[in-house]
Parts: sequence; C-alpha cells; structure tokens
Amino acid sequence: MRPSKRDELVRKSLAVFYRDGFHATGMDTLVAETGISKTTMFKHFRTKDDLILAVLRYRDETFRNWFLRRLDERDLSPRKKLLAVFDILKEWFEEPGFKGCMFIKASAEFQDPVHPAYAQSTEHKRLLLSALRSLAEKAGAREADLLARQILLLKEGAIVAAQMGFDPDPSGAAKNAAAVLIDAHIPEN
Amino acid sequence: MRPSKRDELVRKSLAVFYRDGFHATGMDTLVAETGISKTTMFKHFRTKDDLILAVLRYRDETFRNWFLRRLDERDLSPRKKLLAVFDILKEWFEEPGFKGCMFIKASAEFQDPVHPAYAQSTEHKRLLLSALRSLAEKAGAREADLLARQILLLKEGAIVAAQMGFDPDPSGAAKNAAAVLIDAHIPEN
DNA sequence: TCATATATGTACCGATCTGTACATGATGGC
DNA sequence: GCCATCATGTACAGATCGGTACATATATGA
Repeated sequence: MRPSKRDELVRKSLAVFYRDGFHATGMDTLVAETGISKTTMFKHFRTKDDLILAVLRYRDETFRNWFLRRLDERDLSPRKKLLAVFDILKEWFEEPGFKGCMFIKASAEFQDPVHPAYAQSTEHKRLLLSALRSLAEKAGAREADLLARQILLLKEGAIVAAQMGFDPDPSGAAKNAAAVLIDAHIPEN
Repeated sequence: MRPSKRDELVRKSLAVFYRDGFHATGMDTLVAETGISKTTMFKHFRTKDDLILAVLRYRDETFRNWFLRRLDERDLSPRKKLLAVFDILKEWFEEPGFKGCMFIKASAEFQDPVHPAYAQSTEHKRLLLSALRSLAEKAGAREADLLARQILLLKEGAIVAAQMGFDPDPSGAAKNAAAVLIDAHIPEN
C-alpha cells in the first residue's frame, strides 16, 4: 500500500486539529503528535492549508458516510428516519472526545468565503441537507425542502448546544421539536 | 472621562476579532487597526487573553441588551415576542458585516472548558436562555423550559446557517418552525 | 507653573510560526 | 546486490508571535 503514510498523516492530523483548533496547532505539534517527520508532511502537502483541506475532505467523507449509513442500518420508514437523525446525534455527542462540528469550527476560523476551507465546510452542510431533503420527500412531506431545512437547523443548534454545554439534553430537545414539525408537515398515515 | 481609551480599545478590537478571528489577529494588527499604541494596550490589559475576555464581556452586554431591548420595544404579548425573536435575528443577519455569533466562534477557538473565554461564551447563551424561559412562562407554555430550549436551538441553528450560507432564509425557516412549536406548547387563546 | 498620570514611538527580547536544504537511513522490486 | 523511492533528523531561514524597556510627549488638575 503506497500512500499509507499520507493517509496516516491525514487521520492523525485530524484528531489534533479537531481537539486543539487549526490556528492553534503548529506543524511542530503535528510532528510531535503524529510521529511523522516534517519533511514527509511537506512532501505530501505543499502548505499547512493544503493539509487542512485534505483533513476536511476526509472528515466530510467519513462523517457523512457514518451518519447516513447509521440511518440506513435501521430499517425504518422515511418518516421515522427523520426522527432517528437525533438518536444518532446523541450517540455522537456522547462519544468521549466530542468537541462539536469540525466544519462549524473551520468556518469560524476561516471566515473569508473565498477560503477553500470555508467553501468545503459549506459544501458538507449542503450535502447533508440534500440527504435530508430526499428523506423528507420520500416521507411525503408537504413542503419537503422547508422541513429538511428546519431539521438541519435543529441539528446544527443541537451541535452548538452540545459543544458549548448550555443545554442538558440538546439531542432530546431537538428530537422532540422535530417530532412536532414532522407531524405538522406530514399527514399521519 | 478617564478610561475612554480603554473602552475605545475594547470596541475597536472587537471589530477586528469579530472579522478576522482571535488566533488569526496579532497584537501588531490591533495596533494598526485601532491606532492605539501597543504600550497602552499592555498597560490596560496584562495579556492578549485579558483583552479578549474584556471584548467578550463587552459583546455580551451590548448584544444581549440590544436583543432584549429590541424585543421589548414592540408592545407584543409574550407569545408573539417568542416569535419576534426571529425577526430580530433576521435584522442582525442582514447587517453588512455579519459574520456569525462571536461566542460560538470563541468557543470554537478556545475549546478547553477551563478557558475563561469558553466559560464566558457559555454564560452568554445561558443568559439568553433564561430570558427566553421567562418569556415562555409568561406566555403560559405547558413546558416552558423545553420550549425555551427549543427556540434557542432554532436560533443557534439559524445563526450557523446564516454564517455558513447553506440556507437561503435561515431566520424564516426558524420562525416557521418556532410558530409550530409555540402552537403545540401553548394553548391558543 | 509644576507635578502627576496617561499615551506614544521605537527598538528589542525570546519563542514560535510556516517552510526549506541537505545529508542519511530504510524499504521494496528486479 | 542494486537502484529508485520514500521517510527521517537536524539545522536553519525569515517572518511573526506576545510582551517589555525606555525615553519622550501630551494632557490634566491643583
């Protein structure tokens, strides 16, 4: 397996960036924490920003795959899947090293809309939104787009609340709210 | 007026931190952008972190005062005030330099729960939540605490959506959702 | 007018930042 | 065994980081 060192670098850097932030993490810290030499790093990525972009791409793939796969594992109706979103969210929040959403944080540190990290972060959310929209359509929602956007708003709000710790049970409150919205948008069967 | 220079420093630094981020803004940048000498800065604040904390305190005061005052200006019932939250949010989003919530960003850059900037950010949200809870109680909500938390989740989600730009009308979608929740929680009169 | 407090400009400290040069070591295919 | 590739360690460049020393204004109040 040729490019395994590169993947290892991306995976391990992700953990450090996620824990400590992007600007706050120097390349020397990455050397110390990943055990990969600086020479090798700059051979695979021309700049720190390039590495950050690769990390974000990797995060988008793994997180989105995990999330959507987790949704599909359960053999639920589209309607119930929309609710199950918040059960999966709860699992995530309870993971030991949970520190919020990497893309929210990336867009907070790279605010310039022209910066690729910002664009990448927005794209991640758009892809999730599109998955939710398709679920809402399958569930027969009257205004599928609106419902999907509202569920995404609840999800993002819950993530922020979980990260900042001002709500005792963000996923629970969000799930309860989502249930009310779903009932309002989808005719009971 | 003795401490006017200090206030000026806080106000002007806030603008730069808000626009460019905390770690990404150096003290030399602050000198250039505020026109205040570095010597003076370090006479008023022992460290950069101390300045950041003063900025966050100032932001908490001004933003929360602005938001709650704006709510009270309109002579609405508590129920309608809960909805008006999202009209005020919309105003904020449409301001020229809008770049998201300073406290979400602060807690993203200073993730250590022990860091005072993190604590300060959480406190800001708690204070807003408590204002919403008191509104929900006055409105006669069955589960005032839950309703307030859900409205706050929608608000935070809308802020993230507005900052990242993945939703065409975050405040509108959030307001619509809030209306449904309010109707579910508060008996129509 | 004199004393005190506050602000400024410049020059600098040591540490850290991203990124590079270069010589050496490991690895694997033929 | 040989060669090309990939990884490593060290050492460093040039810029920027947060923070300080010090001498000089500038303003205020008695």
